Amino acid sequence: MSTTRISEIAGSLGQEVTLRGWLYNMRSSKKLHFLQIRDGSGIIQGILSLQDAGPELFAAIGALTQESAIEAVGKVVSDPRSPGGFELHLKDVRRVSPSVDYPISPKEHGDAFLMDHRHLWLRSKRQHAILKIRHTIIKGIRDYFDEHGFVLVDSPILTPNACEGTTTLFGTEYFGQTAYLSQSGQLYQEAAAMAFGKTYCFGPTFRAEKSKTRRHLTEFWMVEPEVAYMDLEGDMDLIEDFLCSLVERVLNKHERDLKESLERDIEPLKRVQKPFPRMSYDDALKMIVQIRDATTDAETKAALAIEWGMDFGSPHETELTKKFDRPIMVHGYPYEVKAFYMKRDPNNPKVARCVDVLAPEGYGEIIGGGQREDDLQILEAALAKHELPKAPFEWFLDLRRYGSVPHAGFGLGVERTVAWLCGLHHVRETIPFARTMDRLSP
RNA sequence: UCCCCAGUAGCUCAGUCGGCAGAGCAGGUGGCUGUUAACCACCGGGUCCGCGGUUCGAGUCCGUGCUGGGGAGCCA
Repeated sequence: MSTTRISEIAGSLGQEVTLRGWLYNMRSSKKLHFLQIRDGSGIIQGILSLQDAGPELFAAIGALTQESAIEAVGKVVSDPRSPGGFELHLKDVRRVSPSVDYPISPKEHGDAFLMDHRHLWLRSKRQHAILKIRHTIIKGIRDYFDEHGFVLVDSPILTPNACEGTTTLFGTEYFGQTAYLSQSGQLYQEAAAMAFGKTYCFGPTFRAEKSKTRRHLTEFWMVEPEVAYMDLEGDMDLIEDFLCSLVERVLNKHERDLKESLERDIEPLKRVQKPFPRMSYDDALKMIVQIRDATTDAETKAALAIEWGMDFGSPHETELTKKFDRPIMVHGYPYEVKAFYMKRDPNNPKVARCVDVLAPEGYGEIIGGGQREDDLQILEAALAKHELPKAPFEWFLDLRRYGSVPHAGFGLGVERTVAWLCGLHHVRETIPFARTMDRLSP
């Protein structure tokens, strides 16, 4: 028996089709049943009258419960009264298997309850829209780099040491020694870029920080491109072009999902066009000080306290991005607060040739990147300054011993990007099964 | 690690000054021929997060613990 997918139902207008799916919801009166049927590709309304069905079938269908697996046979008709424009005049509905006391009702639920039932929550319209957009973003990322001459060179997930030596890592037993789950594939991409010129890795990343905020997950996906013979300016050009292509792709493919399922205002997304504002840390700092001086709210004033040499915190970034209608690129942070591999600016040794991209509408940092230190002596000094052992980084230093060239790259957080484009409050909805400090299941 | 908020029916929540435990939804029964989170009537449903304290009396006040949420730091 051939099955029709709801997403392709328009092609079967006027014909009798068989759908295989689940009962999403049902409304009934004495002589009419309205079944909302979903099959994973979409939702369609099926209608059945007592007159057409006869009392036996009519009663059997009336007894179906939410999320029962069903096989429905009916004629596809166009009807403006039906959500979606099409509906199915049902001839027969067979129950494939029952669903008793389905926990997620069509009414509202709390976040914790829904996260406990994440395996079922995935069936809802809103989660469908989000995860389909996530899929588009992931495909968009791969297509962009594949079409621009990059080679996919995956970095390992099990690593022997702290890549950056800063954040907290998950450790695991590894045949008598300790291995750590990767917090970044970047160091390995530097080796890959010296071999292939332009490379990227794309995979899960792990951070054991006790961060309980709407922007943090302990397991998240990151894409990390790296390019040989590219400097900071080239890096920013790449970032700009790449982000614009992602936004455009999502707008083209998901305008309805964004507007209808997610109630996302897409006007701010349409403004994401080149060029993005580029500003130095110094200029950003001046703006923050101006904002701080102009504010009358004592709490905001205190949160914005800063002086040269300090890294920006979330409150600083949030206030800064409010002044712009597109992503901004802040470059040249103080050398001391950045990771050891960042290139020290030869013209201004107090700053690093790095860049952070801050998304608009309060979504904050979605990209961190920059030019890498290609000078052996400066890199050795940086390792010492950060009190990192030299031995585990010998292979990394080799890259500076055998044909070192300027190179740059960045890391984009997929979940923060999905949250931004979908206009979500929390990143936990942007990944099928979120891992946070307090959640390891389902 | 620190700061703030919350925990009452399967779910979302209300509960006044400390005085009989409540509503909507979900579930069950009945009604309704175009419903849009359908609607109407009736019914069943409680370890008020745990422990201790104050009180004639605690969902309510105090202490403490646990769990969840938000934020800081850190970061994508």
